[in-house]
Amino acid sequence: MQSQDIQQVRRFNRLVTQRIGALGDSYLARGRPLGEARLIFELGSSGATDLAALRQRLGLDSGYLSRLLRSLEGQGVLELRKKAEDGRARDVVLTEKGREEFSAYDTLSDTFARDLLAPLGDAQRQRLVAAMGEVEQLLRAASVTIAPEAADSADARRCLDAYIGELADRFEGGFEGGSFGTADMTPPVGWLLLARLDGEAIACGALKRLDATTGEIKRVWVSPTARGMGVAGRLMDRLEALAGEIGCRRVLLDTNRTLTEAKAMYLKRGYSEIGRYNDNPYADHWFEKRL
Amino acid sequence: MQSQDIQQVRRFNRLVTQRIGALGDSYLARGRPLGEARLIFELGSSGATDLAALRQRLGLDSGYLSRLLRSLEGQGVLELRKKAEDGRARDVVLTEKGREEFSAYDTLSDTFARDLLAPLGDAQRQRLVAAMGEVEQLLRAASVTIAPEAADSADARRCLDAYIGELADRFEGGFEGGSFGTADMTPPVGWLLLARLDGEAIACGALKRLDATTGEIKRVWVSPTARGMGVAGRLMDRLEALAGEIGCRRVLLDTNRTLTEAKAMYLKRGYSEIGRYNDNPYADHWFEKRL
DNA sequence: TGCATTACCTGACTTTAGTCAGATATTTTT
DNA sequence: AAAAATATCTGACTAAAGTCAGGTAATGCA
Repeated sequence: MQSQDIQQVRRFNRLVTQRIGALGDSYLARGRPLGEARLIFELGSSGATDLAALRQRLGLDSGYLSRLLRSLEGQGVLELRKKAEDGRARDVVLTEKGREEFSAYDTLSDTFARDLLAPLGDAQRQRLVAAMGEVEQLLRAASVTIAPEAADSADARRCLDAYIGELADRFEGGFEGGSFGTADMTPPVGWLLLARLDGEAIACGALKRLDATTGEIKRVWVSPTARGMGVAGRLMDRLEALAGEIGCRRVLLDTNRTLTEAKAMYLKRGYSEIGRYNDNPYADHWFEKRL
Repeated sequence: MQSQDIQQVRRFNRLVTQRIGALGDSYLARGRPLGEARLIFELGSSGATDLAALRQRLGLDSGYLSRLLRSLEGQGVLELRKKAEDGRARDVVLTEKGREEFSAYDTLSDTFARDLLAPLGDAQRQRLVAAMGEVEQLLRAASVTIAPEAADSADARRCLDAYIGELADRFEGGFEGGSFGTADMTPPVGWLLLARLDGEAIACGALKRLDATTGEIKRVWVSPTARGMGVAGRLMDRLEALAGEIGCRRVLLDTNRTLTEAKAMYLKRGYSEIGRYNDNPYADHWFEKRL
């Protein structure tokens, strides 16, 4: 990483917090404490929620939230209602007045964005919008975390099932594998890595030990919403690193002929095509990489 | 302006305040109230300042600032000294300890930036840094304001003198015009527009009435530090609009052969070359645009 | 010289944001 | 049915941030 990259990021951070952060806050508070404004904004964007979820999302203390809600309830902005299933818990909903407040915030956000772009000509505006899109996408990509996960966790299940669903859609003859067993993704036989974006599981990939010096990479899948962010590449990096750590000197993998992007990626990453090494009926190509 | 542009700006604002604004603040406070941290940061970046300037820059109440300074002085972070010229006013300087604190913030900023980039691969990192640079430059461009200015104000003088200095450098035979008189940039004969970025004058341009339906655009200059931001184009827009407002149906302008970028811009903006319309000894090309 | 102005300081507030230890009511578990 | 666990609320705090009305000393001006 170059020092001028760091400097660029710092300049960016400084300018952007100054121009957008600071201004945006006061702009959007509308004479109301920021805490209250944040709450209304959150409720307006997400509809009804139970308090626990709200507390979690905004990172608020339970006592503090309770008081904020009481105050906003008093202002007629929102309503609290007991949940039917659980008499202890409550749901919050914006009232009509609350929805109006929210849409005022919404309009202000629009105005703020519009004023930001207004001084620029068409060409500059387009460049700015495009660059913002790029920064946004890459900042998102940068906050993806990858970590080992138990293969039987709910998130792991969700990813693996989505993967199977996609195989069934894409393979010419469908896919009849059912659900994967967790055994060969559980140490010390195998490992499952899960990628998360803001807590949500968006990708997975597994490594299985074939023998003392050989690993096999399997079930690399990225959620359609997270594609184009380089997550697959980072997963492969981590899986290969993991293979190295457990003593592998080479990794193998197979793929179906319909998964052309996957094949291209393997070649780009230094895998070379080899002969059939397993009896996977869905595999058409087999690859190897020396570590 | 397209509605999807606005949406992109809003998504960008949201993500960036979340990822950079919020995190950055707590990251940089170092267990110190944010107000104090901001003060140290400001002093570290700008060196010694008098209180009035500091108050203005940070937007603080005089009483509040006074207390903040007292507290930091007590911690040995800064010193207040009476000004020699004015016994009422004071200057603030960081002590050695203060400078150390500042450089700790500096290191933290670096770390923060580094951590942001760390998860990305080379290609993605380069794209992100490039896009950040683009956003930064264009946000800066977007905050340039253009307004009429008295031709004899200090800022106007500075711009016009810089313009003359540049002409003297670039014209093959030098430039012997001395300083411009303010008469033909003063209404109702003429007008001077000044462009500012964060309060600093960075560009100027003048319009002079030649007759009832003819205006002349003169002295369009952009500070070298502000070039490439499209300021010249925006100045021309405003000058032409102004010409329209005062009843002009065409605008004229002349230029020297060494100012090739200017000539290219005039052609691109719809000016067409005409014969000599004045006796300016430094002019080699004459242009006209119908409004 | 004396009066208005200025630059900053002090004291006495308020609001916002947040923490924490129980209290209360309602499930869930045993 | 009693005990344990939950979900939220209440009361009693604290720190930070900010406001405002004078107060004091130095300066500028008539």
